[in-house]
Amino acid sequence: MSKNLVIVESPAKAKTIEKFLGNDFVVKSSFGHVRDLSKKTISIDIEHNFQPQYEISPDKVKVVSELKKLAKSAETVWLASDEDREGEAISWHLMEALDLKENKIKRIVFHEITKTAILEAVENPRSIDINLVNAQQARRVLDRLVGYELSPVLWKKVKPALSAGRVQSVAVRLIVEREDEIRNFTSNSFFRVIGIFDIKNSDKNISISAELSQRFDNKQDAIKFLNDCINANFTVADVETKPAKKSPAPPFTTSTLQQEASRKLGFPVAKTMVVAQQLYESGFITYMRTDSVNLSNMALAMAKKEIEHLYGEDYVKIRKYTTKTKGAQEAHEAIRPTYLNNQSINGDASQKRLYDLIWKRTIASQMSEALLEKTNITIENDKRKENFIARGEVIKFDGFLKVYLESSDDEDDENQKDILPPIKKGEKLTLNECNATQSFTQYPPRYTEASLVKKLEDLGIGRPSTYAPTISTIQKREYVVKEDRDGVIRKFDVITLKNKSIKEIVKSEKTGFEKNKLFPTDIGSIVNRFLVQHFETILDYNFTAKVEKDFDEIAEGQIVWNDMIKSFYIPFHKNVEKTMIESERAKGERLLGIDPKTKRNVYVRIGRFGAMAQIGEAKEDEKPSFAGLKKGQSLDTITLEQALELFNLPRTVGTFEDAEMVVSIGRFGPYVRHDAKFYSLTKTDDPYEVSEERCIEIIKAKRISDSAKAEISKHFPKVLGEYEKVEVIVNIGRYGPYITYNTTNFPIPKSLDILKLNLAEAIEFIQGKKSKNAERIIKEFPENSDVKVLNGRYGAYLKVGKDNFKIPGGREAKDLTLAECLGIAKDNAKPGKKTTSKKTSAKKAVSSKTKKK
DNA sequence: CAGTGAGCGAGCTTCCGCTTGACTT
Repeated sequence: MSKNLVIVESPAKAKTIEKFLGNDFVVKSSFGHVRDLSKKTISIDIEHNFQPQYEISPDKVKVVSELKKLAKSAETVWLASDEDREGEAISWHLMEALDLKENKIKRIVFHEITKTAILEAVENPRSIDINLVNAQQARRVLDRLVGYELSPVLWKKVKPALSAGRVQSVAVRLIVEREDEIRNFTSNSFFRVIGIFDIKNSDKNISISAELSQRFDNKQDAIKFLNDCINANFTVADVETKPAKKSPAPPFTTSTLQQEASRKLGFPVAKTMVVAQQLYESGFITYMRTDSVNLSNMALAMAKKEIEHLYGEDYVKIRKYTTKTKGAQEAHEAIRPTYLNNQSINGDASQKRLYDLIWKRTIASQMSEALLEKTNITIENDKRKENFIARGEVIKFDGFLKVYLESSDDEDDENQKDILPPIKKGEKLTLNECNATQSFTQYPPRYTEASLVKKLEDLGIGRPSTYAPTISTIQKREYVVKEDRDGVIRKFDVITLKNKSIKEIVKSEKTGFEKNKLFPTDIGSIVNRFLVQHFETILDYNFTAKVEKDFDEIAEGQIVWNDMIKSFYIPFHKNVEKTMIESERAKGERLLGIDPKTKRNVYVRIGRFGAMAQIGEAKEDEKPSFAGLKKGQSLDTITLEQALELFNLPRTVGTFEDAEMVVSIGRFGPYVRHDAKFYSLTKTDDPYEVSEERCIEIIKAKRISDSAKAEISKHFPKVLGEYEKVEVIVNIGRYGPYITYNTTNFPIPKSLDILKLNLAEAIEFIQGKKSKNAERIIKEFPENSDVKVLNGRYGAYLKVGKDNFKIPGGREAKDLTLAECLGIAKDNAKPGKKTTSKKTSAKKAVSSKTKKK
C-alpha cells in the first residue's frame, strides 16, 4: 500500500488534494468528527473532573475501520483537518480512534486548496496542539451540560420533547423580544414636505424636486407652512458639489452568502447551503462553510487577469480584506469560484444563479471604487427659515458597480438621487407644486432567516456549519414559524399647494405586509420567558462571547479546561436543581376579563393540545368550558372579545336532507358534520360565519369528488399492454400515479394524464427515464441484471436489487467484477429492523446468479 | 381522523459542531 495516508475532513477536498500530491500519497476523508459524546446519556463523568466519555459516532464506524486499515499499512499518517479548534480536535480524535502512535503522525494545515499551499504544508508538519484540543473539549462539554440539563427542565415545567441550548435559545430570544418590541411600538405620524420648483429664465421647462429639511409633527403646522409658501420667493442659496466614493463589499462568507442569496434570489438559508454544496462538489466553488473573507494569491491573480480582460486595467484594484467577525477561526478561504474565468457554469437554474452571484461578488471585490459626484442644492425663501434641499448624485466612474451592488435589508431606502440640472447660486425659482405627505414611524423589522443569521454572527453565536441547522431546529421545535402576514389598509393625508390654493386629500396604502418573516409561537414565547427568568446567564446575549474568551485562554494554555467547566457548572447545576423544585409550571396564563353572560373569569393559556381559552375555574360543583385558539391568534395578543367568540362553536348552521349540519374545529381543522360524516371546510371558509348554503355546497362537492375518485381507482391497476413481452402497468399509489415495468416503478409527473395514457406514451416515458438513468451507469453485468455500478451525487455506488452499497476504499468502481460486487453486497447486508427486506433482496440477487450458472 | 384540557407513570424527548447521507408505492 501507499507510504503516506493523508486524512482531511471533506471527501471533495480529498479528491482535489490527491491530484496535487504524488503517487506516494493516498488521501482520504474522515467526514468531519469521528468521535463524540454518546447521545443517549449526558456522557460526562461529572464526579471525575468532567471526563468526557467518547464513542465512535454510529455513522462513522465504517469510516474509522477503513481508515484504521489504511493507517496500519502506511508509514506516516498526515492529519490534515482544518486549522481551527474543531479541526485540531478531529485530528486528536483520529489519533485516538485509529490507535496511532505519536511518532507515526504528522499534523499539517492549510487555509486554501492550492498546490503551493499543500506542498508548503507538507514541508512544515507539526504535532497536535493539545491546548487547542482542550479548548474544543471544553466547548463540547459545556454545550452538552447546558443542553442536556436545561432541556429536561423544560420537559417538566413546560412540555415534553422541548429543547434548550446555548445557541438555539438565544436565537429564539431575539425573535421573541423583537416581537415584544413591535407589539409595544407606538407609531407616530409626521409630515414630509416636497416642493417641485421651476427654473426661471430658461427656455426649456426644467424643474427640480427638493425636500424640506424640517418635518412637521402635525397637520396644522404643515398647512401653515404651505400657506406661508403661497407668497414666498425662492432663491438658490447654495450649490455644493463634492466627490464621493463607493467601495465593493468583501468576498462571501457563509453568512453573507446566505444574506445576499436571500435578498437577491429569495433563497431560504437551507436552500443556499444545499445548492452551494452541489457547486462545491462539482468543483465550481471553494468550500462553502467559512467565516473568512480572505482570497488566496492565486485567486487574486486570476481576478486581476479576468477583470483586465473583461473591463480593462482601470477597473482593477486588488484588495486584501481582513475578517472582523467575532470568534472567526478562518480555516478556509472566502467562498469564491474555483476558476474565475468561468463566468457561468452548467447546472440547474438555482446552481447557475447562485454561482453567478458568487462570481460577481468575488470579481467586484477586486475592482476599483465607483467615483461619484454628490450635489446638494439649498433653496431658501423670504417667508420662513426652513430650507428645501435637492440631492443629486452622478456616477463619474462606475468601477465595481459595473458588476455588482450589495443589497440592503431596509427596503425603504427611497432617497431618490437624480441627476440635477445645471443651476447657480442666487438663481430665482418658482414653486410649482408643494406636497406635505403624512408618513409614519416604522416599528423595527421582523427577522428573516438571513437577517437572524447576521445578528447571530454579530453576536459571535454559532458557526458557519450551524447557522442553517439552528434556524431549522427552532422551527422544528415550533418555537418560531416562518410565514407571510397580510397587511392592513392605512389612511394618510396629503396636503397639496398648487396654483396658490391648498387642497387636502386622504389616500390609503397597505402597510405591515410581511413575507417569509420569523414570528414567535406561543410555546416560543413561554419557553423564552421561562428561560430568561430562571437562566439569565445563559440567555444573556454575551454569554457565548464570555465563554469564548475562556476557551481562548485554554487554547493558550493559561487555564485548565476542567477548572473552567467546574466554575461554570457548580452554580449552573445548583440553579437547575432549584428551578426543578421551586419554579411553577409555565402555562402562559393570562386573565382577559369577565364573561358578561356567566360572570366568570376568562383566561387563555397553553393546554395539552395547544393554546386555549377557558371560562371559569375547575371547582367541585362547576366545570370550566374550553375552546382552542384559532390559527394566527396568540396568547399575548388575543382580546376578551376574540376569546369569547371562540365559544360560539360547535354551531348548528341548518339542516340538509333532514339531518342537522354542525360546524366545528377538529384536530385536523374546521369541518361540517352531517349524518355522522365529516366534511372539511376550505381555507377561505370561516367556521364562525359559514352559511347553510355553503355547507350544503361543500357536502355535495365532496360527494362528487369521492365518487369520481372511486370511479378512477376502479380502473387501476391497469395493464396498458406489453412491451418486449413484459407488461406495462399503470397504478395509483401512496406517492401518486406510477408505471410498473420489469419490477421497476417510474413515478409519473402531473403533466401526464393517467386516464388517457396509452401504451406508446408510457413506453416513451419509460425509455426517457431509462436513458437518463443510463447516463449514471458505470458498469452492468449481462449475466446478472440485478447488479449495477452507478454514479450518484456523492460518487459511485453499487446497486444490488433494491439496495445501495458504498464501494469500499481502494477499489476503482469501473474495475469491479460481478463476484466482487456480490461479495460487497453480502458483507454489508446488515441485520436489523429495516434490513429484513435488504437481506432478502441481497440474497435473491446472489441466488439468481447461481441459478443462471 | 374529527374534543380533548385532572393526575399517575413507563419510557421517550435534549445540546453544538464537523461532515454527507438516500431514491419509496
